[in-house]
This record gives sequence, structure tokens and C-alpha cells, in this order.
Amino acid sequence: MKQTRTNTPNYLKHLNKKKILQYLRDNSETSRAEISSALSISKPTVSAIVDELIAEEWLYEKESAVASSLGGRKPIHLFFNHSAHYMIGIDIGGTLVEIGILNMAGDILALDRFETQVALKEEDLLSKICNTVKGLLQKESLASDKVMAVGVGAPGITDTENGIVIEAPSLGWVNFPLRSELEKQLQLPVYVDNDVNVAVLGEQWKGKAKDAENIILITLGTGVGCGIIVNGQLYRGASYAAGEVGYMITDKNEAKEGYDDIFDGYGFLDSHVGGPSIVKRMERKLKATTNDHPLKRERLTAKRIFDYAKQNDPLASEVIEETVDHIAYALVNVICIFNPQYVILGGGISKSGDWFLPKVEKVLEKHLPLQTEISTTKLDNLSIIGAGALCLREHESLLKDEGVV
Amino acid sequence: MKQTRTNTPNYLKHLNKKKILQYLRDNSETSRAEISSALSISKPTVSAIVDELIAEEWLYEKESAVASSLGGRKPIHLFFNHSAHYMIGIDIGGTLVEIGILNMAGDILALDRFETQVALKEEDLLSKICNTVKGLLQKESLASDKVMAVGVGAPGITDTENGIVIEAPSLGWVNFPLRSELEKQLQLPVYVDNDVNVAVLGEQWKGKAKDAENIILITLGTGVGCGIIVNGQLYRGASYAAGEVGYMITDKNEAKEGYDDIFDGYGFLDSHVGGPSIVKRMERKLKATTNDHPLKRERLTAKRIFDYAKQNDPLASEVIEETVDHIAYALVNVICIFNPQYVILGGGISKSGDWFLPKVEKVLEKHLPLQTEISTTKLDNLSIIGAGALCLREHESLLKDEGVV
DNA sequence: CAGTTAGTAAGGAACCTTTACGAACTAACT
DNA sequence: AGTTAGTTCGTAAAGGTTCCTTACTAACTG
Repeated sequence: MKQTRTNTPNYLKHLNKKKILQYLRDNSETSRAEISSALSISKPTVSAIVDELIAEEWLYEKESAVASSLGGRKPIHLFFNHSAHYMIGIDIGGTLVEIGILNMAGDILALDRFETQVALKEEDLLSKICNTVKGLLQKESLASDKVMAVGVGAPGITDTENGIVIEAPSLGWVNFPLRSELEKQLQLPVYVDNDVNVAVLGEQWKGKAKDAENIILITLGTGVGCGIIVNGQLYRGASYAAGEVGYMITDKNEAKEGYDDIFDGYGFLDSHVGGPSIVKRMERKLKATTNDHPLKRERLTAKRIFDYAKQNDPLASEVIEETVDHIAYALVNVICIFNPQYVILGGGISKSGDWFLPKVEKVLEKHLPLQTEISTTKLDNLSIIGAGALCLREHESLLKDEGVV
Repeated sequence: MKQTRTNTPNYLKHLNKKKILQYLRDNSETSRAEISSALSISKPTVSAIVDELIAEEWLYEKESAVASSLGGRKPIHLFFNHSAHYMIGIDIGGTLVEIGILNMAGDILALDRFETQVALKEEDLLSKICNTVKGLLQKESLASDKVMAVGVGAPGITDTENGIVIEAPSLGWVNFPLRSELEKQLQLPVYVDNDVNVAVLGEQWKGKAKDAENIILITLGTGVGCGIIVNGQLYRGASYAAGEVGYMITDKNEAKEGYDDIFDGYGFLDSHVGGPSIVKRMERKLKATTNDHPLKRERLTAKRIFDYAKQNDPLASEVIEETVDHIAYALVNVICIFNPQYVILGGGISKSGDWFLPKVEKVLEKHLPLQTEISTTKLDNLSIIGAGALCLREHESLLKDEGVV
């Protein structure tokens, strides 16, 4: 079998085309001449490629420009056509599946969702997803060939090369061939990755860490997850298990004595800052106290306990303080190893970020000489946007970014 | 000013040439036909490029081959010429400067060394380095134009793009323009990086982690350092400070109470597993005990204390056990974040590796579900070899590896 | 009108590929 | 032993890309 030749003259053109298209995505309202000087490609070459891209509807022209003050012909401005191709972003979560249609600008044109566990019980989850996708396309009256690719974030360790979900406890999946199944039903290219990885990609595309090269995203939820972008690339680890910070140990004495891992497969940090562990510790405190406490009459959730801590409730504060402490020291460890440009916190707990971030920063200042910007996610539908970013990255189209920038 | 055009037909040839040369470096005794099918480049193209490479002395032919058992013309075997170009590796350490000449196979042909602090006091360190280089070249009767590049490992945070040592406390350097100074005096291309980064490159080139994509090297010495290769690339961090694991915290309670940082700029882990901290803790134990102890009559060093611990001396064991503990938990944290293929331990303490690695592995097994191979450096002159690997990576020659493999 | 800038056309050089061929060797058959 | 078929290696020749440089037209300012 003959392999495809890569380093052929054709490939050169491909490279240049990609370069130009990427430049236009980031710099709208530019001209052929500007592209030529910015990317140092000769003017005739730029013209030829731009004409092709216009024919393929990736770009469009608009002549509304003004000439330079020194005189000269007016440039013909070029714009990236955000509506020529679309992407579908799917976020499969333990509780909710969200599906959206994105244009190339990352705008969500349509969104639908359903409960995961219900779908798992009542019907086939895969079919439900595919039907929802088809429904959305119909609603937006989009033909399937307008869709460039489908990006999926899955809640578990994922073999991205083969599109196989190695393990997703909340779905009961083990070595589930998600990509091939979806591709069969949807007849579209599908790209799958871990939900946390997808989320960092989203932050890099549209969020706080726009275009940064070194980003860490930490999700605080049932467990602790961590998405890593280094040297501009997603880092997945030797066996797709990078960023399993839930196993981090911030207190060796306690680790030695043994901690109660809330669930099997959860690590030290999971068992100290994960939602269920917060609840568990609060329950213990409540039992130990003989006084009355309003939380004794409520169904406990991490969020409620946070709320009480914010109002300086002594019991809740004790519990939360310890949690925040662990988070802070975990951040110290992550930052000293990675020296990232940004650390972004996501997940349920991050919504209380404004309140606890200053406490965290205090710890960082004390133990680290490195300046790092810490913030919480500000993006709605981060996972959907990230799934789109995954498409952009992985799709064998012009926009694919190979290697280092 | 006109920039250099990159995506020109010439560039294509450059890419192919590089590909072929790299293939030959890794697969000696191959033929034009084999290259063609392995790299999927057409036979005529391979022939043309190989002829050029032979003319440039990168390769040589040897006809001693046997034909395939199915018949056919005998292939002309091609060999990488390890002696056509040379590299100079320099390891600037706090106590010792080592300089070596390497061939392209990574063999050290000549080696010289001198004491750093003496040179710093008595004369100009830079001149001393350059004179040593010149001396070595003379000794090997090598012309300067046979030297492809010079690689340098510096003991501090280094701006590799500009070749500036941002901070090297042991040399008293702050923002020292090492590259330009050396280039001026040696008239050769110079590449500078942090000593730990250089060391990982060495391990990847010639050591245990040969050609692995994801490697962590941890050096245990005065402080704790960490070199990181992810996705096949060196990771330096957002501000060249990645891998400063010395700041890692493995015991939040102790960190909170405050630990005595042995030196300014040393972090929690430095202060618990660094050589001086081991000595300090042993001193305390010795003072506290009224019994006689042979170590009371010796000059204390980390190595000696390790030796006594190995012989089950109770005092030394207590000290070392705590140190090993911290190392183990630090490894848990590093591994859970990175999921590397290999973790390699270097530095002075690593020489006792055979003895303490089993203890470390026990901790890892308990807290991590990830399988990771942990070992200690087996390479002599790792830093010199690493400096050579740095040359290979960074040099704008054919062997430079851009982006992902 | 000169001066300046945007985009196009034509000619030329470099690259790679495919197809075709000679050289060299094995194995099997006469 | 000699011949022939089948393989494989490496090289030519021809053809088609690509890109670049130079030179041009178009269009606008002052």
C-alpha cells in the first residue's frame, strides 16, 4: 500500500494556504498586500491562494476600505467567512449531555441538552445524541455537508488517537469506541477527548487564556481534574492520564495514616476537595456538635456549605478553610512544576471563586516567587466551545495547527 | 527589511533532506531504496538528496552488502558519518566546569575540567572556558570549522531564546548574556539552557529514556530540580521557570507553621530533601542525643548520613527516612500531574538509588494507579552529552527537529 | 501630474513525482 | 553449465507543481 507523500510541492501550497487562512481568522479586515508582508509570502502567491479560498467560501471580499494617507490604490479587504462551515460540539457529562452547533467564530447558534442517566436507562445514549444532533441541524436548516466536524468531550480517560473512551465510570463505559460509533451514525468526522482537555482548549480559544501557550485548567467538582496546554499543545501524558491531580498529596502525614477515599479510584486530593468529601466532613462536624445548626435540617451540598462559610458560620468555615487550603497547596505544586501563564479554575466550586481566590493567592505569595495569574472560568458553555476548538485542532482541514507556532 | 521566506520550494528540499538525515542517524546501514519506501519519498528524490549529503560528508557509502533472498541488485549501503562534524558540550556547575568534545554519535572524544570557584576568583571564567575549548580542539587536532555548535548547561534560570542566564546564584550571574559572550570569543554558534533541561535531553538521547516522548528528570542535590520533556519537546514554562519543584509542598501543616528555608530562594522541598537540609537535621539530632555517635566526630555530608542509614543507624535512619518520604510524595505529585513514561533521578543522592528506590516505589504503589518506570541516571558525563543533544536540537542545521515527530 | 500603494501577469527556477530503463543479483529450468 | 524469468536497486527523462522576481496596470492622494 502506498502512503501519502507529504513533502510534495502540493504540501507547500497546503502549508501556505493554512497560514493565510489562520492569519485571516485572527486578523479580519486585512488585504492581500498586508498578508504578503506579514507572512512574507510573495504577492502573486497570496493572490492565487486567496482567490482559491474565496472560491471555497472560506473568505469573502469587501471593498469598503480607505486608501493609505500617502496615496495608493485602496486595498480590497478580506474577511473570514464564519458561516461557511460549522462544527458540532458535544459535552457528555455524568449528569447532562449538551450539544451545540458552532460557527467558525465560536458562536453557539443552537443548543440542546438532556439528562444522561435518563437516556442511559430509557434508550441508547448514542442514538439519543445522534438524534439530537440531527434535530439541531434541521432546526437551523443546515445541510450535513456544511458541518466540518464533530467534537466530543467525554467524562473519562480517552485514547484520542483511536477515539476510544478507555474508562468513564459515570457512564459505565470501558474501552468504548465512541468515535467510530458516532462516525457511523452521523457520517461526519468525529474527534473525542477528555472533558477537561476539551475545556482547556475552549479557554485557549475564547476564554481568558486566549492564544496563550502554557495554560492549566483545574476543574473542581466531584473529583479534581486538570487540563494542560504546554508549548501551545494539549498534553495528554504517556498513557492519556496526564492531569490526574486528584492523586496529589498535600499532606504526607495524613496520606500515610490513610484517608477515606470516598469512591474507589479517587485519590488524596479528590478526597479532600471533591464535593462529596466536603459534604462528608460537614456531616461529621454536624454530628459532633450538640448545638442546633440550620444545616442539620437541609440536604447538604458543597455549594450550601460554601454559602454558610461565606457568612462566617464557624462550622462551615472550618470545613471550607481546610478545603481551600488543600486547593491552594495543590496550586503551589502545579505552578511550581509547570510555570504556566494562566491557571484557570472551573467546575462547581469555582463559582465561589471571587470569595476564596484571595485566600488562595495569599498562600501562593508566601510559598512561590513566581507570578501567575489565577482566575475562574468566565465562559458559558465552555465544554461546547472547547469541543469546537477540538475540531479546529484535529480536523485535517486547513485550520489544523501542526506542531509549534 | 525583508524576512526570509520559509515556505518556498527550497524549504521542501530542506525538509526532505532533514528527514533523510535523521532517518540515517537512527537507522544505519540502510539503502536509498529503503529510505524511499520508509519515508515515502520518491526514489529519484532520495538519490539526489543522498548524493548531496555524501558530498557534504554527512554520509558515506559502502558496498559490502548482500542482495535480498529473492534476488535483485545489491543495495549500496549508506552510513551516517559520525566524524564529519563535532560538537562541544559545556557543563557549568557551581563547583566544577566540564568541557567535552563529542562526535555526532554522542561519544566523548576528549574531556577537560576545572574548578568553578577558583576560575571565578583568579581569572575570567569566560576566558578560562574558551581557552579550555581551544586547548581541547588543539589536542584532538580539530579545525574549528569542523565544529557544528557549542552547547552549554548553566546552573540557573536561562532565557534560551536570547541565550541569557537570568539568574545563577552560584556564579553570581544576573542577566548574563552567556551566548553572545561565548559566540564572540569562540566564533561558533552557541546554545544555552538550564543544566537540568540539558540533562533530560541527554537522557533522551543516550540514556534510559531513549527517544521517549514524555520524560521527567529530577535532580537531587543542594536543591531539587526537574527537567521536563513532553510531547517530545523540552518544556521550559511561561517564564523559563518550569520544573522548580523545590517549591513543592508535601506537608501543608508544616508549610503553614513555617519551615526554615536553608537559603534564600529555596522552597519547601529544597528544605526537606536538599543536601544541606539533610545535614542540618542530622546535626540537630546529634545535638539532642547525649549518647556518643560516630558522626559527631566527622564532617557531616548527606552522603555519609545516607551511608549510616543504610547500615541501620537509628539516628541517621530517622533523618533519611523523612527525606525519602518527601521524595516519594513529591514523585507522586509529579507523576499524577504528568503521567510520564519515565522518571529518572539524578544528582548526588541518586547514587544511593538502589537502596531507597524500593521504599519510594512502595509509596507510589499505594497512592497511584499509574504504572511508571522510575530509575536513576546511568550515564557518565550526562551533562556533556546533554549539551551535545542541545546542539542537535537547536542548531539550524539539518538535524534540527521541529515540532512533533 | 508625480508619488504611492494594491493587485495581476509573465517568465523562470526549484522542487517533486511518475514512468521507464539499465544494472545486478537469485532461483529455477533446460 | 547456460539460459531465462523474476526481483530489486539506482538513475534518466519528462511533466507538473509550486514559488519567486520583475514588470506591469489599477487606483488613489496631494
